[in-house]
Amino acid sequence: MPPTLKDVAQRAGVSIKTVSNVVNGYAFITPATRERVERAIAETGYRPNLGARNLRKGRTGFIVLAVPELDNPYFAELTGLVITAAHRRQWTVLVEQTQGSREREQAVITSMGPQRIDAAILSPLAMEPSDLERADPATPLVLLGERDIPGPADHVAIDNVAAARTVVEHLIAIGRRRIAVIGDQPGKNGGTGALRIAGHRQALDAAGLPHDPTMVLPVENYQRADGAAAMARLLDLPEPPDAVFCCNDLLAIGAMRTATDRGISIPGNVAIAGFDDIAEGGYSSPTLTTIAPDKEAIAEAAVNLADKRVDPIRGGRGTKNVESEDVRAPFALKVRESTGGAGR
Amino acid sequence: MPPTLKDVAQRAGVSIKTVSNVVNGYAFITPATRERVERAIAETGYRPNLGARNLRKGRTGFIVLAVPELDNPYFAELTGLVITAAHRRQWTVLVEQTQGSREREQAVITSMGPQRIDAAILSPLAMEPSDLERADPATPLVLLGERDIPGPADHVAIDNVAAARTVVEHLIAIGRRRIAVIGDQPGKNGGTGALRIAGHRQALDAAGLPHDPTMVLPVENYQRADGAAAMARLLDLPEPPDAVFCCNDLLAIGAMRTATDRGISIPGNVAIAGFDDIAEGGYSSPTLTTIAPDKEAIAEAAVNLADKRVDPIRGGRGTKNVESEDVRAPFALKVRESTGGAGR
DNA sequence: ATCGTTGTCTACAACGTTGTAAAGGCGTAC
DNA sequence: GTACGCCTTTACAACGTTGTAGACAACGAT
Repeated sequence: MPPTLKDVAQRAGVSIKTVSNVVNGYAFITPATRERVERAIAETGYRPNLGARNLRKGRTGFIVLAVPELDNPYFAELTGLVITAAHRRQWTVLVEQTQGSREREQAVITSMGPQRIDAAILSPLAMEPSDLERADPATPLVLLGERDIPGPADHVAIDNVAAARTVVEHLIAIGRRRIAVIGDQPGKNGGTGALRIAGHRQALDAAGLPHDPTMVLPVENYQRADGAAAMARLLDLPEPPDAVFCCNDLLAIGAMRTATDRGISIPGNVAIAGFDDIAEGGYSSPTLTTIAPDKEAIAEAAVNLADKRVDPIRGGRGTKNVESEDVRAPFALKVRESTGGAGR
Repeated sequence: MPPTLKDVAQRAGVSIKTVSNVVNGYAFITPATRERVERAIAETGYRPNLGARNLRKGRTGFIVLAVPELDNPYFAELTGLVITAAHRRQWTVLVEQTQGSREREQAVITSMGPQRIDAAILSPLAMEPSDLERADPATPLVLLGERDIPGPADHVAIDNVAAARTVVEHLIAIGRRRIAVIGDQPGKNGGTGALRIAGHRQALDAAGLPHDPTMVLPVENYQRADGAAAMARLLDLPEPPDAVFCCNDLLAIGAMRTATDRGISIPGNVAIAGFDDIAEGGYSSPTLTTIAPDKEAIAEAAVNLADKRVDPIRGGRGTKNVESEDVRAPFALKVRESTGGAGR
């Protein structure tokens, strides 16, 4: 049985509360007492029982981070950064995987199973705006990725439309004219995919290029296999594209694989660009041009927002002010071999 | 403020304990009472406060999973599986990243920061056997990956030596004779790397091939960049290898990249094999031959062992029986293009 | 009618912590 | 010498839950 305040108090010959005061850095304690207590703490190996502390304080010290799945390197990397950022603020992260299921996303915002948490950071995939209304208003919610979801949730995202436009402008700049896009998700409107496709469209329009619906490829998921399959369809067209913008890096990796399999040269015959800047793209053959969202900034902002919302006053748990915040994280275009850039 | 047992009790006109009994499925309750309580629960939206429950029960319901870092897809995938397995047993996983630092690994086994947890699953990298002695004996510990670490910890791993031998035998079977290995970690003896290198040696010996120390390449870490650098050194040798076994897939990806950069054909000039079966290797160019550990089995076994060790009797937290267990998970060789296998 | 027995429910204490309020010690000013 | 104030420490209650032990009714058996 681990030592408690009581054990330490006994050993130091003081009251429980005094030990508590020492532990919590209360100001008015004589050096002599403090020293005695600290020695007793060291001797017993005491460490506070966070469960009890949080019960008393009405906070749990946990935030939940819900991502579609850790298999996706983008989310894996992001999760790592969120954990690190949360640690700096003395928070512990519970990682949930929603598998992109609307049901599981809902479970997260309607108070996370039976678990009590102080805040939730959710990267929604399937969620519809209406789901948000059912969210537990007492638990601050931070949504990752833009969606036109009104309501009491904060948002952190890069400007997806602008970022997508930037990549496609780059493809145009290197002389491509038939620029396809992989990653449409019919049925899911307002999602990240839709924004990136809008960016593609904007760039084409700005350059006066025609907009060909057969160049907009829908996919079931954003996995390598989906990209590979979509690319196959593109290459089977009578007039295949000379560039492909994939809505994420995994799709691009799959697309590149299909091209390579068919002996199509990248970027010679077709240039390919992705989105997310996962580490994999820095070592693929060819290396992958991509949009690099500032993941660190995203993680930091998400945790920061959650932090700000958690009201430290007992009983007043909940969103601090009604105004919800939108944070725009920066992004950068990384030109690599797949669009004619330098090696590594 | 969320509703508590008290609120429900008041509404249902029964005692707090009766509500508790209903919630916990206590047997002797009249249908009428049960129905009344259940309605009150539904009306108030009551959900148990796990913090309080666990305080009372002396268990937290948390297990910590400590991996070097989530950037590494192997650990990301494994983490996902552990989370899923833990969920099935009503456990919540706290994910920690040790960054391969001995200090942080120690922090995990000596009771996880200030956090109380019921068990720990650790994937050690830097840890030395002596560190284990300082582990909190009350917290069951499951180590992932074999190391000759005696003591009260359970182990889950595949047979690394046999697996490595299997890959290298495969390289020999396709006619290679100068088979290098990337992934030695001088200084870290007993680690996973050492075992895989031993497997390499065994295969060479069994085939009567000479053992050339210049063909055993040390690396700082197991990242893509390390593999790339090591491969460069190999290709600079007067007599470069005709095959390279990399101790993990990331190293192999890096190695392949270097070879491709130099116009060396894979597997024509040099065959390359990895270890871990990360998804990336199924889409790289060429696709990567690798050892596929049964990650699901590993995750399941790890959670299962932790589960078994947690003594449900209050105050008796701790390892249930002194005998520590060793679980061997299965593995399989996946032959792909990088050693002359079929495409995908 | 009385006595157990069985089934159903409840009062109380405890888990380890912290907020509140107040008690005690000591020095200073009158 | 008394009153006051300050600094330091403490007792107590409370957070929401469950284990223990016992209360209370209803019932059948004696």
